[in-house]
Amino acid sequence: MSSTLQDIAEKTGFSVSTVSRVLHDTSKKYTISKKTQDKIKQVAKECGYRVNALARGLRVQKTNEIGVVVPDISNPFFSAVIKSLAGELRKKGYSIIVYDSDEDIAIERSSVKSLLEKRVDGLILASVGQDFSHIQKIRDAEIPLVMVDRCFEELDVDSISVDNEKGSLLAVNYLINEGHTRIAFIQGLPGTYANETRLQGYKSALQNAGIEIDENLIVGDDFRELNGYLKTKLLLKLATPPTAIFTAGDLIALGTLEACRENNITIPGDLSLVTFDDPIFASYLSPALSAVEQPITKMAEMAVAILSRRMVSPFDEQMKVLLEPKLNIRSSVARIQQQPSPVKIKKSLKKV
Amino acid sequence: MSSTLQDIAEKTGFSVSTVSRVLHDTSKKYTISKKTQDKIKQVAKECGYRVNALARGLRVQKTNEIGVVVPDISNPFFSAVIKSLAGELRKKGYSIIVYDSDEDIAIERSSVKSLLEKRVDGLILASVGQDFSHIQKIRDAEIPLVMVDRCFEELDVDSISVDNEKGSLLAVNYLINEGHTRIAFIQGLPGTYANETRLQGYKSALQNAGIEIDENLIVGDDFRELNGYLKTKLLLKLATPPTAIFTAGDLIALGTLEACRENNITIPGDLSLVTFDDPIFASYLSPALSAVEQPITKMAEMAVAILSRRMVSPFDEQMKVLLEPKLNIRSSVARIQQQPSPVKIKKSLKKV
DNA sequence: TATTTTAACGCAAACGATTGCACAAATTCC
DNA sequence: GGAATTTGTGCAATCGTTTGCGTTAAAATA
Repeated sequence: MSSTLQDIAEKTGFSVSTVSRVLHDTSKKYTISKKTQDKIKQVAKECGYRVNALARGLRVQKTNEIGVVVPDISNPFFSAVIKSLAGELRKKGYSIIVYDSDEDIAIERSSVKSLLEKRVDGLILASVGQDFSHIQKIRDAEIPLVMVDRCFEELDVDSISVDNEKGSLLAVNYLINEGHTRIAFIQGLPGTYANETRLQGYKSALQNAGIEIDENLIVGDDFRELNGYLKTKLLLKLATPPTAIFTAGDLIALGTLEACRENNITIPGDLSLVTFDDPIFASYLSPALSAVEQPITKMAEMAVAILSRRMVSPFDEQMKVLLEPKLNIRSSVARIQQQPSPVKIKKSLKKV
Repeated sequence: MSSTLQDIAEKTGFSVSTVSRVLHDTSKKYTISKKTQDKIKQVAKECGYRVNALARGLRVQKTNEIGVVVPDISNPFFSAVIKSLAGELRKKGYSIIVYDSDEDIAIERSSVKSLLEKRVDGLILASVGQDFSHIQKIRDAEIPLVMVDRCFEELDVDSISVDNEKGSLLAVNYLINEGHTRIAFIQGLPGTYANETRLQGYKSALQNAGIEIDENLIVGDDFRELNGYLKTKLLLKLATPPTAIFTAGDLIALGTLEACRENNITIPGDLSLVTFDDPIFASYLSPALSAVEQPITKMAEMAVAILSRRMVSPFDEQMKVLLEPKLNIRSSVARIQQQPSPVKIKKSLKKV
């Protein structure tokens, strides 16, 4: 029984303009008598008047909505990001429309399309990231955009993420320092920014230490649990299995734990494990998981700040922000003896 | 550079009506020549035409949006619910607008207000739940609503949740069968449906077993981790501490684990633990956590089904659906000896 | 008293789509 | 060959707000 300004106008005998002005606090500018105001307000309350945001948005060309799309909302990392974003944006009077692309580029594309049609005032995008033709459309539509976590280096858009490469370096260097040389990497979705940069960090760490990269130890194809499970099973079947695994995401690590349990592999006794992402439950796992933590709250805050800046000055230079990762050492990796291994260790290189 | 129907009309020389019809597939009904269609479509593409959902929504009185508000999006339970909801609704052509009320009734209220203003086609609400004046407004606005997880029994609205009482019964009965009699309950936010029903189940289980209820063992005030942590610390300081703890939510259980670790309490050796909610990581915790699982996917599916039904027949009788919980027994509870305790066990009562 | 201000409000044009109805021209039917 | 259909398109109202610009009547000023 939603009533309109028109209804109130008829019931009170005033014009739609007047009603609009008292009901939305523009009455200061137009001086409307106290008596009129009271009457209109009262009738409005009686009728349960509620402004129609569609009509308003259409008229003022602003919706106060920000579109958010993430690859997997049930991933603790992204749900934490969304929570922070929502809180931060609420302070500024924005609400968020959330889409879950389910790591599917087609869904992501249609989500973005839908958001643009809805005329959101801005977009925060954690892209699946294997393609960016649709991103270009956002730019063409001239709506403010910031990419989080998953970025495109080639693209001229604002973005913010953790320094993935550095995070991987931290993790893998740690493993190396504990004596590991056969270190496997279970990656996430290939072709995505997060994955490629993490992979790069893994490779760099090995190279810096003079450890040859064994392509058989680089496996995996998405950020889900099942991937971790399957690839761990495979790794354990290798002639000379790895002594440590570094996983590209928290869900993958969970899969690895499952596989190890099934195979009666104890961590860190038989196998060491470090993961990217540090979900809330990492320290309660068995064993407590060493993990690379991302500054999620900060990431969300800055994303909103960058977006705000972009909204006021559309043509400023682009920003690409990298946040510092942090390695939280717990008890999932064991120090091992330097055993003679088939892998040549060119320690000398390091000193050169 | 967003162009409108008007723009296309001018550029092609046809009327706005015709343009609208070819661009939105109503051309079957109105038979527009192939030549005209092609021309319009081409110009539309060149101009990067994108329908304005605000204008459309205003005109057709439908937005294809469903509002969703949850108390804590970073809670694994709710993020899983949202993910399922989003997927289910996407199939039907709806997108979702998500609000996180942060367990704050004021935020919830303003979220609902905002959603109604946006003219969503339906509302799915996991209410904080201590008050429901704003819910009444939704009913007045005559927009379809279904409540999930947190319901109001007093209120005449569709709702769906797990059978909380039964879930608690399952958990506590299990503890009792393992020989526990001093069982603490760390509850969530008092006054909420989920909490009260779970508490009720806890009490019933004890009563059925003839175990006296000790109010000192019922503690806690919200569903967050910190609550579990603090209350566990307190429980452990009791003259005769409980031998088992049942927590009302997964995050609470995490807090309990933390407290136990700090106090060098081993689970299940020194203390048994069961929790409501069975997050993805429960089985990987140390120890693997016994937990009451909610059928999340089913809950989301049914919520959408109920909402759909309500959208087509607004005046059907209300439905209140309870889903079956399931107890997943893992290794966080120990069987204990029936030791002489200060609590009287009136086993005989059971047989009466 | 004539003139300027001010207070209190109304008109009407957007915003961008949808859609029932009308209508001319071209076909088909008898 | 005239009537009845069909085909292809346009008119204009409508959805609910916002807002620049008028327009009165009363009050203030000269």
